[in-house]
Amino acid sequence: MAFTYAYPHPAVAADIAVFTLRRGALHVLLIERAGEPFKGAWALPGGFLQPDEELDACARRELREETSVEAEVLVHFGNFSAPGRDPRERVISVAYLALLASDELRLAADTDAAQAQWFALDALPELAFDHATILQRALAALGARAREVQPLFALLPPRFTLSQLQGAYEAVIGEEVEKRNFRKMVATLACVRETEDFVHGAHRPARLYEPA
Amino acid sequence: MAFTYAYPHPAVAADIAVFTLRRGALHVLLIERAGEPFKGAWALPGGFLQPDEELDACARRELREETSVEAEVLVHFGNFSAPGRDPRERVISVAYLALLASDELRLAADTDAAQAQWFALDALPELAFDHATILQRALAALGARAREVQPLFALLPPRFTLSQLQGAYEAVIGEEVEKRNFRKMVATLACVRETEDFVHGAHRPARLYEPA
DNA sequence: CGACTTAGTGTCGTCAATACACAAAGATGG
DNA sequence: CCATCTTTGTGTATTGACGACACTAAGTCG
Repeated sequence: MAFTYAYPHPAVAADIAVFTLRRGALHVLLIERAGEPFKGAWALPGGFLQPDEELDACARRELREETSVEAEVLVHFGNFSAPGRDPRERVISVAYLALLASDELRLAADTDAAQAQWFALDALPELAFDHATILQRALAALGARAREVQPLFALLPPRFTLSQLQGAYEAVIGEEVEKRNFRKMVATLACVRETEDFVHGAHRPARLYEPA
Repeated sequence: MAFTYAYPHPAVAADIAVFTLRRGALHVLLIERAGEPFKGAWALPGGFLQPDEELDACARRELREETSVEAEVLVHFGNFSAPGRDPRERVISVAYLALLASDELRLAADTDAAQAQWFALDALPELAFDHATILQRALAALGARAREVQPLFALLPPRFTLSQLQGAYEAVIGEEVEKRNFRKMVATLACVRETEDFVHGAHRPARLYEPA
């Protein structure tokens, strides 16, 4: 016998915690389950790995299929393998984290995405499976990564004001920072380039920046 | 039909990169493959997930079975899912990193471990599967984590001198640091407690410390 | 055109990180 | 036993990041 691994194989799935910024607060994208188990409950988007598909590609595909969201950055932050976490059969879940600019949320407009919805982190519904745990871990991973400012660009439009960048930073790390200090930090990191354009709102126009 | 996932399931395995310190240099533990494929080649210890077994437990068990090494710390650092990475069938590999005190290497003495051997990182043999890639990623993950001194304790005996701790630190991050500065850093972190004992070598005795 | 609101800037104190040099303790060998 | 060698062990000065703090600039709205 060429291969001695006699045990049954588990199913392998990717689950994705997609975060965006709405009105300055982090929101997570959930889908309403159409079938059993946990029918009608909310869950992280995700699904099963296909033959000859890489895990990263699976996460990207499932996210697109279930929510019509195209993720730029997709980072793996952990596996979930507790026996019984899926009542149907053994499922190993490979968990990913993604960030999305608020602008790109055309969920309601998209037919496939009727069941997808953004939830503020302080107004979460009951989650299916062990997705509450996965979400907790996703937030921890996000906070750890946020000290580097680069990932935050994914939460913002291509060009943004420093106030927007600071808002994203504060939302992710969960505390406020002093404006002058934040700008000093950004200057030190040299991760943005100033443009010649300004955005005109209700008050003094703000200069637009772009990733360096 | 209660369950609509019609695709074949992949096999799931854990692979472990165990590092230790020998003569001041990092070494990795490899096993010689007894069967096809890659028979006779060296590989990271690892093996397939069993029913109702958590991934962490699988890594710990496989490591024990194949090398008789008991790992204290076992950290997940990535998944490897390229189709074709195992010629037999689709295998998703969940990769772990472990550190081991040099004292505990009783490999030769153990019957099961006849095929296990430590290799210096600059004298590696050809590795089976994509284990060279996995090892590269393990080293990167190790370097990233080493800034915190805590994990290094696993590389050292229960009580150690500051020179030993500094040696471990240097081996892991791959560069030398200044003695006074290193000691200042350790003092700031307050992660060790001094003992009343000294180790007597060929020269001035060095005070022993233990994790705080 | 006055009031309001947001954008944008500089200083100082503190603290961590870097560079650097010499004294203390014990072992060894003549 | 004394000189030499090797490793342990310590203090200071400088630099750059981080945190607190207050005002001016520019445009909108009424």
